[in-house]
Amino acid sequence: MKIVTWNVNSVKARRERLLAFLARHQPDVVCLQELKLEDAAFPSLEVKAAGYDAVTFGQKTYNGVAILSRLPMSDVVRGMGDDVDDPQSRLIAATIEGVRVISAYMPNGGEITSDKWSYKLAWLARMRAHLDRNYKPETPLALCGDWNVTVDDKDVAKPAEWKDSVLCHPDARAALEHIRAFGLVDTFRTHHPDGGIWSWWDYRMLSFPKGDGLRIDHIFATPALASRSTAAVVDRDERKGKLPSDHAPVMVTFSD
DNA sequence: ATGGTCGCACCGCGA
Repeated sequence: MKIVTWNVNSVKARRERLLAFLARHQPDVVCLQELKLEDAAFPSLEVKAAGYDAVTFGQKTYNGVAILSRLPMSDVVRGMGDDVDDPQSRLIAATIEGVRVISAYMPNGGEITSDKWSYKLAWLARMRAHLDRNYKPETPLALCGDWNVTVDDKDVAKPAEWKDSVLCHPDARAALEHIRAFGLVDTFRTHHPDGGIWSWWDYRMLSFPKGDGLRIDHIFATPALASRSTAAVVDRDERKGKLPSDHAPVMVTFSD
């Protein structure tokens, strides 16, 4: 099973690229983030013609997540399912061939001094509570998405320049570690222990040609699933050419 | 070359 996570930064803007990506890689499961459209506007027919069912949790203008799958999906759940009244569509889950797949768009956090920063930390804490409430570490589970957090400085091309950012802040990394401590493995890092591979480059400041990248898109899995991972890659071609997303797809392959 | 981006929606916000 080949699982992809990709922040497409608008499905409408990335429609052609998304369809070409599916045709080129033929992944089994694709977790999408930042759809930036409502469910009714999702191009389900075109995605179906490419061979994929889609479940979506959209929102007008901002956020929005989806899971595409060539294999049947069941037990679809949208949102965190806690007692927080949160209008932001950031989480969707489905079961595919016995694997619980979650597509998550973790909050960016704006500036350290902003309300968005406290929302980010609270959201990450809610994510851990959501795992505790709904799953066991023994469950084959993949938590995929744009985490908006680097694991450590091996995920940062220029650590000194990003040291105080919301993507690298110690509190954000601690929140990520707390989620990981549920019992998750960073499946990409398993295959690239030295780091140095990025998934996101800011549109601004010529970040991509300068190589100023970070790895903030992750596929974390419970050991029952992580032990089956055989390869992990980033498709940097998706950050090139016409109308690229600022994120490149992260792909991890699991044996049957 | 000493700056420099997108997407959405229509003004400035979010990233």
